[in-house]
Amino acid sequence: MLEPLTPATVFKCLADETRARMTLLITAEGELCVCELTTALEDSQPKISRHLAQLRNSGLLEDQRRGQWVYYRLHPQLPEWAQQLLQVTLQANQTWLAANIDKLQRMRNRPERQSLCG
Amino acid sequence: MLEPLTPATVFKCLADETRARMTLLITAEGELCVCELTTALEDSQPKISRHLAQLRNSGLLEDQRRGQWVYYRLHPQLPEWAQQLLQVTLQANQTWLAANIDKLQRMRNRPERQSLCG
DNA sequence: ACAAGATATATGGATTTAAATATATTCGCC
DNA sequence: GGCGAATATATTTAAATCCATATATCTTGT
Repeated sequence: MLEPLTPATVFKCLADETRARMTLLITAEGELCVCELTTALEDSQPKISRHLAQLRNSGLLEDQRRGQWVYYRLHPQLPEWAQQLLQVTLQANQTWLAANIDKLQRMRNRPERQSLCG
Repeated sequence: MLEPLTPATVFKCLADETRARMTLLITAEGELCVCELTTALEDSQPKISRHLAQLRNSGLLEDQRRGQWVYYRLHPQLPEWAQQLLQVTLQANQTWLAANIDKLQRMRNRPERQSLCG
């Protein structure tokens, strides 16, 4: 999908609970791989993957493969207002996300990563 | 609809182009009546009315009848983060809304109103 | 004050269109 | 071959739209 990032487009991306949670988790954590999101949301891998594809195709997220894992982060060219929008929403809805953050932190065999400096 | 105003709920409300434009126009103007929105969006009255009902039932908008007209504004108890979200989106997307604002300003027989002080 | 007509808004019901989900399968890297 | 991730296809579910009609207010005439 190559359409421009209008307000309606961005809101459509976030209008699904799975996508909203995923995007806010990524906003909070910097980047997450598919298996981490699958664990945090307790959802099937195909379902998570499908929604990620939609966010990627809309230009909200960017993916990067590192070995066997594919990591997703906010797209570096995401317009400033969209970033602010996510930040504001994230800050004000910590409790809504609490359970997902918790699952993430308790996850076992979570792929390591060497800090996000670079 | 009495469900709480979670991120996904709010985004769902704004995920339709008609609703996104209406809500941002109202954010910009303070309040607007149905016929003004119908003119600004060049859409059928039933369609506008239906979408307004959805925004009202979700708790984003509040309505107020004054004579023959029904005015809509942001719900006074709309959470702070949702208000910020609308402001940020509005400020950064003026051109996206320009045509609608223009239609509104050129509207003839537009109902008068005596400033919003009270 | 009452009935009739005009304008503004809301809703009902049928239809179309789009989005979400599940299961199975495929692809890519170690 | 084994694990992580993506996609295909069929199916279900939900949302948007249209047209007709209903309600509410205001106006005018009697």
